[in-house]
Amino acid sequence: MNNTLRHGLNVLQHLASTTESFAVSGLAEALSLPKSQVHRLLQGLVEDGWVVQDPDRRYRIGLKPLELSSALLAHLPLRRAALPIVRQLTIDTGYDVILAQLVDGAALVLVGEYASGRQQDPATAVGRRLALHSSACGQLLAGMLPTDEQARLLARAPFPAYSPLTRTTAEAVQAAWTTARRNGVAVQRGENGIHTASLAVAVRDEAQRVVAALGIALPVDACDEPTEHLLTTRLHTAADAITRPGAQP
Amino acid sequence: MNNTLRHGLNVLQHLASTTESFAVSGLAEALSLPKSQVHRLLQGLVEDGWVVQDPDRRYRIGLKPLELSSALLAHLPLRRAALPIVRQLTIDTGYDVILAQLVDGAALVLVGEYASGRQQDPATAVGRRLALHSSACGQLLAGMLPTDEQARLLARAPFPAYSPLTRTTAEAVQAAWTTARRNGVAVQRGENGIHTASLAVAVRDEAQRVVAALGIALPVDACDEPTEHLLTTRLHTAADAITRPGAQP
DNA sequence: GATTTTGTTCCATATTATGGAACAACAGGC
DNA sequence: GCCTGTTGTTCCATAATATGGAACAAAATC
Repeated sequence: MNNTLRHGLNVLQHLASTTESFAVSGLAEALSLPKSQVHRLLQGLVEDGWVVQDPDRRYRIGLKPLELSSALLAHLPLRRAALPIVRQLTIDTGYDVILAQLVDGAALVLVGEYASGRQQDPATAVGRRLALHSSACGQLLAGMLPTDEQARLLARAPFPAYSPLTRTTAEAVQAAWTTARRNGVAVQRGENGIHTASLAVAVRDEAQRVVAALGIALPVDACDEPTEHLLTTRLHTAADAITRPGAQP
Repeated sequence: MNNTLRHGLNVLQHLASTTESFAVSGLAEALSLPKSQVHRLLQGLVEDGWVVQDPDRRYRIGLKPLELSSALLAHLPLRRAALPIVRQLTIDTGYDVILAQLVDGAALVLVGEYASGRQQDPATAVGRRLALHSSACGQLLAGMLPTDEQARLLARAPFPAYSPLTRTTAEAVQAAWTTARRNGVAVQRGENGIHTASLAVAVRDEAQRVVAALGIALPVDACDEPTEHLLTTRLHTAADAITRPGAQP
């Protein structure tokens, strides 16, 4: 039921999933829908500004979807609470800091602050999904899940490799998750990209349930033992501050 | 044609237009659709994670739309070119800097960098729409339009007042637009909110067409004559740098 | 506990989405 | 320049499904 809406949103999602522009045929095949239908959906979406078509007739996602996210971001209580703390942590450490939440099988970035002078990393921008098997935030969030949930997620193995160090087997990934839960911190060195290490700790609500992960990214070379300890402490402090935001009840 | 998709997207847009949650009845009335239809649309949207319903049964926009915008933002060439420059300008001046583009009758914020220590202003966050009659970016972008377009936009008068100083009549708004075009810079003091002033200049492409506005916001008290001149110069320099991004052709 | 408001379900009807096929506009190869 | 495979767009009969009134259920309000 409500097929048109679902198909239309799938089209939007597909267009947004990559920075490339799409041809009608390609979309139709990807969504396994007839060309004519995809074409009609695109027509409607273009009319309302959700999709734009390039001069070469290919389709790209438009600017309309942006407006959806702004209101959403402004409202999220978790984001509002975390924003100043994440920002401060970025300033204090000089590294990129993100806050991510578990959303159907991935760690969705809700807040991202990037160290001054650095170009913003598109891979960890707000709204991006981080893999549960390779990112520190993902490993931490997955590690805090009940075991049956973990098993369900591990059934997706083998996992895609983003670097030669990426854990791809169910066993290796489960080991990382278990370590993260035991230590209260997830540490990843070069698993997402060969030059980047990252750490993540849990952010909890008043009932001590894990609601998000607070992560920090740094060059692998900078990630020695003392730095790791220092950053872990800072992350825990910051995560606690997010849970209890200032003086308000 | 393609009614369901349009209505569904309208629902999403309405949910995103404010931070409040919505009741079915309210949405139905706002969209002038029968309750049953809105309810069915919401059901489908909830199923796919586009909308979430609170424990009190009211509906809010979900996290799915976020993913749309991230890919979109990562791709925009204008944003990629402007991001480091906007950031640098924020650091140099200590004020909030934004880049906005004209999108069907409003200035859509594409880049927003906020001065350290300040809470991010939700009104100027990325994805928000700024009014053409009250914001500096809006006044500048509108001022650069052909006169027939301006006339069409002025027909919307009277304009909503965001402060006692907001221009609400067509004449007053047109005067601001004309001034912006003549001076090459739009200046606004307290028209958007009583405590904030802002300036904006045009960002042009290689063909010298206006593609966006680069704006800066500061407290009205800080906006004296010399500051205004200094910031205008800086804005122009930065806008030129966006047009010619570094060494690449 | 009565009454209004609001959320959800049901169902007959007709609107409208559907997808195959035909047509048009390209692009590349010879 | 002509041919050929590919891709974008339009058409149309058919059937599926969105539609919206009304009935029902659940809260909220008094």
